Amino acid sequence: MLEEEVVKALKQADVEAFVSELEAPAEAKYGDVAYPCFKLARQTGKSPNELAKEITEKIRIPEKSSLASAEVVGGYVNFFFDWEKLAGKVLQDALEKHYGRAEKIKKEKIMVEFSQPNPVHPMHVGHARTTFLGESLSNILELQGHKVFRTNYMNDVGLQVAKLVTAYNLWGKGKEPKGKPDFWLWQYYVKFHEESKSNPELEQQAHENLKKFELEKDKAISKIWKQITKWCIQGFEETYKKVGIKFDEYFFESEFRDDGKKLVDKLLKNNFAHKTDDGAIVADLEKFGIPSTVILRSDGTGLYITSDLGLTAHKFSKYKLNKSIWVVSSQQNLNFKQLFKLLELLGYSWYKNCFHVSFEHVVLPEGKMSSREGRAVMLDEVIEALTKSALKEVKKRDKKLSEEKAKEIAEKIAIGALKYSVVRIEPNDQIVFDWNQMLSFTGNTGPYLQYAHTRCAGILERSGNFLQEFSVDKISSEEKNLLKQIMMFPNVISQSAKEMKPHIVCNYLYELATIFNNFYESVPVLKSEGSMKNFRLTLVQATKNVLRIGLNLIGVEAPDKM
RNA sequence: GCCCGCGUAGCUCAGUUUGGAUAGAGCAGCUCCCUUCUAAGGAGAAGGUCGAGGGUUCAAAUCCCUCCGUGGGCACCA
Repeated sequence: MLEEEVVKALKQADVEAFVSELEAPAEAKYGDVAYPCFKLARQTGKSPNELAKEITEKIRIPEKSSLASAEVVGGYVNFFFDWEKLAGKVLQDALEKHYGRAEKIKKEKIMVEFSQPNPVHPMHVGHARTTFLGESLSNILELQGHKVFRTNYMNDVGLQVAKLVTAYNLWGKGKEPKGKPDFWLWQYYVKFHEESKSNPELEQQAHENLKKFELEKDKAISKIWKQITKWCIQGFEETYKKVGIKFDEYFFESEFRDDGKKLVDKLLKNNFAHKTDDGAIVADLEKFGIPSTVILRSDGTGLYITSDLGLTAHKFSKYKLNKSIWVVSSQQNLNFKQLFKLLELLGYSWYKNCFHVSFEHVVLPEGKMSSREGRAVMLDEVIEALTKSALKEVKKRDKKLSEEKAKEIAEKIAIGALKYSVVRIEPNDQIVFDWNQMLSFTGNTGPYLQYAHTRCAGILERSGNFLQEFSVDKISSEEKNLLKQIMMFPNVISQSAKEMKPHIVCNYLYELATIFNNFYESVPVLKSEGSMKNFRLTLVQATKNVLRIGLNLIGVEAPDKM
């Protein structure tokens, strides 16, 4: 909106400019919006600086405009906003409960599938990435005004479950989990891989069990199978509860395999796939520039992609989705390409509304994690260490706090630190898990943002009731910087939603917190007086609201005290 | 071999889609600031051949080409 005013002002100075050509100046002192004259200089043969001067001289800022002035620096025409005039509108907006909601977009039904832990071992820090990224993306889309379905998908029929079932039958039959069930079952999973090194028959047994379960629908195997996955999911739910994550729906692969097989048949009938000599069915994708892939095993059992065909069709028909998003690691980039191509070949027009949000792995300093070899840092373990460490810090700061209250705050800090540390990284970057960094509560961390929020809360608590004030005669640079950052929030949200990259919100919030801390250090609020005081209090309120909304977007709670 | 991601300060990362002003943070180390709205904070100094080499451009971390390093994928794992 302000950019449009700049474009208008330029037009009156005989310059045809577009909003997209405008830039944010490198430093605040240069102004609020810049128009670089280099391109035009080239066209007209003038020097950029000369041209910038000419343009600036011609510019007449209208009386009621939100622009204050224009200045020349080098080859730039720098515009300054009239912040005294703008402040009111910015503050009004920022105090809204759902500040950041997109106004002019089509509201869609969007399904976000994320987390998808294998029900054979506990979630490790690698799962944290899909889980927190998915949650955050969901929150962002929801804030924008979309209807979001958060779903989790359990691969409860794969070979890996067959392996666990085989192991349980051999070494744990009849036993019930002791402690957290996903951890308890993990031992059997690890043992299976250990033993199968010297005993290749185990692999065969697992395949046999898979056939019994999937094709023969063997009752005895099914019972154990279901029990085991149920136990594992119970373990997951405990973890989800700790990190405050809820799903609208769980999908189970076992329920979509048969649907998928029907679609495999259809692909075969329509000559998009062929049967090999040994009976496997292969989708022919080479002519589309994609490697071909097996979509049904020669023994008749399905694969991951088989079920996903069925499930995706189900998603779109049952929920009438406009979009379906999968938050899954980059390891499966090719598989999603293949899946989406197959859906296209099946004639589903919605195939173009399928999006794979890919991210790189979390690795340990010593290399890749391996759950089957028992070498992984588990999510519960990290949460526990963080909570313990946070509790120590909380108690150090406020010795009068009750144990219960201290624990409550420590948990918020721990989860905040965890989620922020994961979500803030650009998804295409690999994350190297580092305990020291994970346990840090200073600098660019979740607690830093939470702390800025508590500072706001502290001021407002001490101030008591006050009259909101939206205008002020003279604004300081610290106040201006804050307003400017607050004003950008909706743009940041829509960019983050458009690119499906929650880390953009993290970066924004870190900047907001830094700018606020700056304001906090140099602008007295409670010690100021009259309307100035009320204006600053209103500004603090607005900042607090944006921090709260933003933190919640990444699944982090904003405490008033810490 | 082919396809995809990544390579920016000692370490961990923003910035690259849409080329612009002296390349930004945090951590670690150094110097300061708590009788002041909570120091989980702030100020300052130091730290960079933006993997390498070419090219395009008035202007390249950003675009193009080649190469190197690294992680992942490439038919019955998921």
